[in-house]
Amino acid sequence: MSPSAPASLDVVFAALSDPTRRAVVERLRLGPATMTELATPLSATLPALTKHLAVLERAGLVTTAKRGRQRFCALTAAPLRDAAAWLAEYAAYWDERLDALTGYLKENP
Amino acid sequence: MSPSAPASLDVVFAALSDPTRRAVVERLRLGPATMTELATPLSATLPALTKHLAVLERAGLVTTAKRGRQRFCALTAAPLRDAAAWLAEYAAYWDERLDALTGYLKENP
DNA sequence: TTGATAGTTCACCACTTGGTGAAGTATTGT
DNA sequence: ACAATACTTCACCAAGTGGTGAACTATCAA
Repeated sequence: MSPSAPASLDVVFAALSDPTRRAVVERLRLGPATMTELATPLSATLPALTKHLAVLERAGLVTTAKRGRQRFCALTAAPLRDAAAWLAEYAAYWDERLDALTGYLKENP
Repeated sequence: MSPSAPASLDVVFAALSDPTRRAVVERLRLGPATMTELATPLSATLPALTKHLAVLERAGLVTTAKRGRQRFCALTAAPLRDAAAWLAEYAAYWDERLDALTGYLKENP
């Protein structure tokens, strides 16, 4: 698996479905951080965080680089743009029809 | 669980992480559909689709109503807007910094 | 060199997922 | 009444998830 390979929506959405991982992403908006810098405020253990980072990296959302004994983590651009684009289509759609079902059922008795 | 309760990002993203369920959502953009109308083009079995619909309903993405022996399914608005909003923040952020990590590591040798 | 620090890897656990086929329920058409 | 239709529910399975503690590796600092 190449580090910044285009990840599918499957793994991107799956990665974002975990609150700890979303917290990691939110933390990384402030700038790159090491594993312990990420783990401490989340009161997550390092083994657990290692797994979460693997998921985020597989999804292409996060890049990491080892510097000495520290591992720096930072956000990546592309995959989330795809996910956002996918959602944006539906957000636009829903702005128009808020209650498609009851409307449909009224029109088709 | 109330039918259109505001669902957390957890369940929304988890619901969208499955390709079959995203296909269901895409199909429902064309308008409401029954279970078999959803199942057939996806070549999914009805038991499997029943489970997927349960996930989509728990996430608040889809509403269903039973009419006789048919079950009509349609999209719902709110939860995906939250997910889209969450992602939009990051999309905007990533437009600015495409390679935060290498930038950071260069500035902090 | 010795010891602390930073992180990884391992085996293991309970739990959830997505799928199946078979059986069951309820509505509808003849 | 009977049979087909439209689903649902059930028990089950294989695979994956998130978490743990303990052991291991690698770097850095004294």
